[in-house]
Amino acid sequence: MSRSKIQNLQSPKGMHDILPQEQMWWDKVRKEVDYIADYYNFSRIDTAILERAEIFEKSLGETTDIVEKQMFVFKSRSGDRLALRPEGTASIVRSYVQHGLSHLGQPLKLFYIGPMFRKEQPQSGRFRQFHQAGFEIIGGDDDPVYDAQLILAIYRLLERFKIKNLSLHINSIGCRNCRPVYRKKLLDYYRDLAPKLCKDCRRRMKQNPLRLLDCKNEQCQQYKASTPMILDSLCSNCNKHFKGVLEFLEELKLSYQLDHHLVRGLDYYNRTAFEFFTDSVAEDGTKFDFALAGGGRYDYLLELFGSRQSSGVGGAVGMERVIEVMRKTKINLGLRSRQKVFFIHIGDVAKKKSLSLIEELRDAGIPVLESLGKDSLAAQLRSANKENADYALIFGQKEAFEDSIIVRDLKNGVQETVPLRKVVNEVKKRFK
RNA sequence: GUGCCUAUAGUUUAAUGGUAGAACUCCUCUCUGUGGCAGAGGUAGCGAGAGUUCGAUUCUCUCUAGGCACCCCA
Repeated sequence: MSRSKIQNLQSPKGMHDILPQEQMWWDKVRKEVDYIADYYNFSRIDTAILERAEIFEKSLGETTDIVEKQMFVFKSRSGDRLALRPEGTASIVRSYVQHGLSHLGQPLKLFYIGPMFRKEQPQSGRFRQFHQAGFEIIGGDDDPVYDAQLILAIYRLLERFKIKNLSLHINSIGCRNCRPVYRKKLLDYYRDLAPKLCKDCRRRMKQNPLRLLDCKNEQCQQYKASTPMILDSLCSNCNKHFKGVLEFLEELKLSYQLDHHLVRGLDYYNRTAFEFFTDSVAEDGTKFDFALAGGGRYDYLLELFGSRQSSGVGGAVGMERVIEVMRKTKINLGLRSRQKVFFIHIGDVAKKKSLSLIEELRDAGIPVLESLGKDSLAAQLRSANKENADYALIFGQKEAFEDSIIVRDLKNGVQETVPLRKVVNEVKKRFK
């Protein structure tokens, strides 16, 4: 169909179809997520893609960018304000509380995989519909060992994608006791500098001072170096917790770098915050300027939803981003194609029997390809070749009459005629 | 939300103020009794709308989508 005809049928901005040719990458990613989840004993949970808008507004924070300008929100006919989920954690915690999942054991390890929606301007590694695979450890106490376990699982997952040069950035953003202290120190530091800062930073000073640390503006960069560090302001509990996390990481020999500019964009985070990057370079020389995964601790989120639990830590992997890195750094998926035969018929008599014959072969566990709609032998062989079949089973007038079939090795062209009742064994023998 | 760039068959692309040429893919035939190669042929395109013009795929504007950056994030 021409483009002009489908003009109005295009997928919406930033939302992409995953076409058959691309599914191999998604299969790979899903497979490794399943593997890691099973390996570390995370149970799968799938939550609704739509939630009441308040779920996100309350938890992520009303003034965060995601809630303020990136959520797809609409009114249902009955007047409910619904939102397409912009991230996974809030829904998981909502579900955890709603269904009393603490009964399943504490802490509970959960994982999910699915689409998220944010109304952003699409660019490299950023889409309006994108997919995350996330891991959460909810309940129990706030032992730093859980933070470390979670980071470990994500680390191993990224390794299984064969992504090289991974780096783990980690920071602690304190709790509701010590963060205000730090915020004040930071503001004190920046107050005199305000006139020299970019206009975004001046806005940040009012709205979300921690984000001052994130600014990439050159002017502002020069002041960042001597910024007070949040780690110096942590209360003793937070400090102890963060040290605990780092000690586990060291014991695991997971390298990390402290990044005291790392602050996360959602209000529900406290203490541990982390992000994974890769320093690999694409074949064309471009760098990957985005986090592959990110996460942190969200103890207050549980309380917010009315849970008696007050501990949670989680992280999510951006699937499109991971796939982009895998593709652009030419990671070999190591696909081993299964051996298969291609069924070919010649003549009406044989054709009539083909479908049921193929059915018998398939019932016997033999993967069969065919192109029954084509009648010419050459055309069918061409299809067989295109599909990369290992053997062709040629069933013609003569074979139909004498209940036999030709088994042709498509690699070397050698073929022999075998009785029909022996063909299953013959093929199975050759598959070994 | 802001800024810059882009838009020609399914894909990659060429040319042009007088409506388009190729490569790859796909389909057919050479070839209902033997595939990959080759030859011949076929399907299919100017993102949408408006304006300027005798005439617009080409120039202008708007919209839509894509890319990049900012913001922010996975």
